[in-house]
Amino acid sequence: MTTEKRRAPAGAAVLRDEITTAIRRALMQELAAVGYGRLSIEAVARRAGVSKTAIYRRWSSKLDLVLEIVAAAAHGKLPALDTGTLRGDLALLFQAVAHALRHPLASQIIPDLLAEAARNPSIDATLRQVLHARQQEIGGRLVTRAVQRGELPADTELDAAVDLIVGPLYWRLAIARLPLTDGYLDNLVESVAAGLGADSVLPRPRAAPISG
Amino acid sequence: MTTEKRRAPAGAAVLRDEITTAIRRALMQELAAVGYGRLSIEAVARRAGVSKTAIYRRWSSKLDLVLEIVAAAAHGKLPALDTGTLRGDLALLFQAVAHALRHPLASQIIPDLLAEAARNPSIDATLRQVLHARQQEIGGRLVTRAVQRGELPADTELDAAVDLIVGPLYWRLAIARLPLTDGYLDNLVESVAAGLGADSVLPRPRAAPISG
DNA sequence: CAACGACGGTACGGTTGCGTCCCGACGTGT
DNA sequence: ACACGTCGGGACGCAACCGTACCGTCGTTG
Repeated sequence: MTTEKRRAPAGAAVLRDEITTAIRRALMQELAAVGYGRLSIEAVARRAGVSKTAIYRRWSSKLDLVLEIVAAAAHGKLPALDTGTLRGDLALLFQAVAHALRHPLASQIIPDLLAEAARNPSIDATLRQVLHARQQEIGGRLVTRAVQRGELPADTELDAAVDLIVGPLYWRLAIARLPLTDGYLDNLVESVAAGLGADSVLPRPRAAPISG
Repeated sequence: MTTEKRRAPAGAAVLRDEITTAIRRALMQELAAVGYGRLSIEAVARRAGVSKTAIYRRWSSKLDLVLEIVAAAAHGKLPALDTGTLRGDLALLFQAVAHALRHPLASQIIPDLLAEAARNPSIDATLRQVLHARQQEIGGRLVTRAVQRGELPADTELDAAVDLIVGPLYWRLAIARLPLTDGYLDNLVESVAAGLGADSVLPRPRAAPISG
């Protein structure tokens, strides 16, 4: 038995949270600034004002670092989404997505990592857990409830529905990077609801031409 | 006048097209394999089986190389899109997009460059010219004709329409990277048509705006 | 209060890529 | 046939980064 009982690390010999936090923040900024491809540990350390060793003590590799931090950052923050109507749920979801993608860091990091996922299985797996799975879950609940209420046809395919719900807004905010004009989200709610096959008996408020 | 009349380069002293082509192909493959961030001229040269000098003689920098080649690759190939109905145009467009994004190279390069565009103004400008502008043009024609036929409301906003048309399919193929199941594109045509406000049978008279 | 033990920082060799320079090879035009 | 002039290739100096080893420092615990 080489490992006798040892004193637990204490005092100066314990990881300082402030350093860990600084590394996390620096990583996000570097990731946004240069992307995963060009990301270097040295640059993260420089930006965080710490040494490389401080990073290597906490994470074994660049991939490890990114995976852990990204997964942590993507946790929490799932809206309740139970407004009682399909359109209400969509509106809430779109606002949450729009709010999240407004953060410059998020809007640069997410597309970058999604592109990287196409060639890095670890990143792909992590993103599928924290992003796609969550979308499927949220979208699933949203669609299921709408079906139960009779707002959507019973044979709605979840996959296709998620594409229709997430695609347009993601495209606009993260890819095309165009601004959200007034009423855009409201129109989108209507368009997506109609696209999903929502009952057109319900009133469809169309964006009225702004008359001053 | 230092530049007197000189013999034009001839014989061995002229750029060989085969080399240029090999570089182009190697660039695409490298771009797909490692992304723009990690792209190195050396790797391109290695893969193409040429020397670095061969590349530097043709392009002044890595950015130059990527911009020129990507712009060239994105030219051509715009479908006629004049089937006479909104749904027909959509179906044709979707098939073209799906076909293009099926190429493994394209489906890796395009998201990568789009992410890179968020931090590189030159790439951003180029992509806007060759991708977004073209989408606006195609989408514009498609929507305009549908409006003229009475299939879409006259106040359709082009921007939002393009998001709705391009977003879902791009999301599925390039981001989520899920397969196209049987009938997916057909369903998508219906969904998008409905989302744009197309009536299922007859051109819809404009709904009265409901204040809200 | 003194020993402990991981802390953060610096220094190091190795690797990779950049951009340039020089070289012999080569095909055309005079 | 020869001169021309760029070709492709290899080598070079320079810079950045990786991952590790070693160093003195520091707060807690017995």
